[in-house]
Amino acid sequence: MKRTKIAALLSADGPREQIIVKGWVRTRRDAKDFSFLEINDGSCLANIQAVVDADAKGYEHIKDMGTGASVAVTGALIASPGKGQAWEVKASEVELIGGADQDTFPLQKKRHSDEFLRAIAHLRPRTNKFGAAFRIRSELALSVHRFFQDRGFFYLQSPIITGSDCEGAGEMFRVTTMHPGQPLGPEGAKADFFGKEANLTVSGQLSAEPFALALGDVYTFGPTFRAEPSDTARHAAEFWMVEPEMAFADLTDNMDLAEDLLKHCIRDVMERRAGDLELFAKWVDTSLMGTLEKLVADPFERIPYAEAVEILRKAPKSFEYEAAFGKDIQTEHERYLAEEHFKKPVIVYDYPKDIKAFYMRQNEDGRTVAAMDVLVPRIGEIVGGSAREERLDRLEARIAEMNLNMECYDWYLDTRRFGTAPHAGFGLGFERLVMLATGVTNIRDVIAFPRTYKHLEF
RNA sequence: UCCCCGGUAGCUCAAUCGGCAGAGCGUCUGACUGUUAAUCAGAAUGUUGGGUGUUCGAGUCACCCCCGGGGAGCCA
Repeated sequence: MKRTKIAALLSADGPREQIIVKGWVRTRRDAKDFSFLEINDGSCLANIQAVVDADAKGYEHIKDMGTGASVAVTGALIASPGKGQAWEVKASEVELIGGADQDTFPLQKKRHSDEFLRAIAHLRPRTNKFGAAFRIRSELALSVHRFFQDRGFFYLQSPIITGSDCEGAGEMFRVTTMHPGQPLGPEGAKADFFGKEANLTVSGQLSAEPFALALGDVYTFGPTFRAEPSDTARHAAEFWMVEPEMAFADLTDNMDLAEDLLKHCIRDVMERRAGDLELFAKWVDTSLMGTLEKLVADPFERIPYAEAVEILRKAPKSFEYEAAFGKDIQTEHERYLAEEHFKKPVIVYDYPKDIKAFYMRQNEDGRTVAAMDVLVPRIGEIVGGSAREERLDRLEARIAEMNLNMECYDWYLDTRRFGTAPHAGFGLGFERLVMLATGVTNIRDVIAFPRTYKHLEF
């Protein structure tokens, strides 16, 4: 007989004579002649309670079915005579599949600190919180795909290994088959696997642009790598990014898309993983549901960078860094705008060209580019994007002005030489979306096995 | 890389002025109960992160190192 998942059993509309449940024991309560087993199989947050009488087959092993042990319970699904649950399993047989020594099994039937659980990342998905977090993460990933599929976007798999050192979005990880001691540098690179320097991608954008200018609307969704020595709760060396790119689109289309995407994903999680979300609303961030409901219901604020700077300069609050036109908006500024001033997501657009990338479309004022960042409460920047400079002469001029190597971009410039078209896109940090949806404040707690500066465990 | 905080039992933490290392939870044993993080009684559990120094005496003070957390910078 096949096992039935607990999520299905708990939503049953009637009793069933014969079922089998397989999962991990969360806790056991013994009476004189019978025991209660709380079993979780990961299919949902809730456990199912099994009642095992002393005459059930296999009861002699009940003492070994402690917290963490894996078991199979065969029996009938019945309406529970006890309070606290609608359904329970009246066991006719229990089987110990894998024991868990109670003296050494690290998870206890009580709350643990996030710090402790990070040290046992291979076991933490067995906790309520991390089980819920990773079910929500899965739901969000599917939600991203549904969103784009519904809008006629094509899913592009952009390369992970790049030979271009021109992506310009941050420090890169070197990819090599050279052994320690073999020469690196330009000479060594010729003898390396690709015959040139290779790196892990920091962005799929340069791949996505040519495909947008062919398939119309595309998006990438995959791993991204940054070798920045960032040591914060919001950065990882390996993370996932969603990067849509639209042909015949401008900055307003781009802002609309970003706002719609965020709202769609949050709405999906609220509808489809309500049970898991409740855990976070109750234990992690009591204001979570209010934040999410507001995010879904209200239009995001949209303000030009210059206006944002004015708001910051007039703010009844002193910042460590002074806000001024031409300077980057600092983390403290982002948080002030999203958390205190507007109290909702804010899209800041039209940034000074000197603090933004070469490919962003130059505005007619001569000093700003059509860039936009979406700032959300608690997390700060979650989306960064722009209209792309589609005019060949303007783009070349900008590359020259910024002292970049024109040769690097030759193939990229071809897209502007032949049938160029206005286009726009952005990058959404996927982990930050998971953090937004759950209220989790550390990126390491929404990644299965996080890779961060000076940390590569598991 | 910089600033701040921390490291004591399996986990979360306490330990007064430098003076016998503790509690709760968990675990184990027993009792009891259609129980709900069950309850009651009892038991076991320590290189106080590592090192050096000061002192009659260091968990506590000084210095160095290691590890963890928070914040900043960089960014998604």
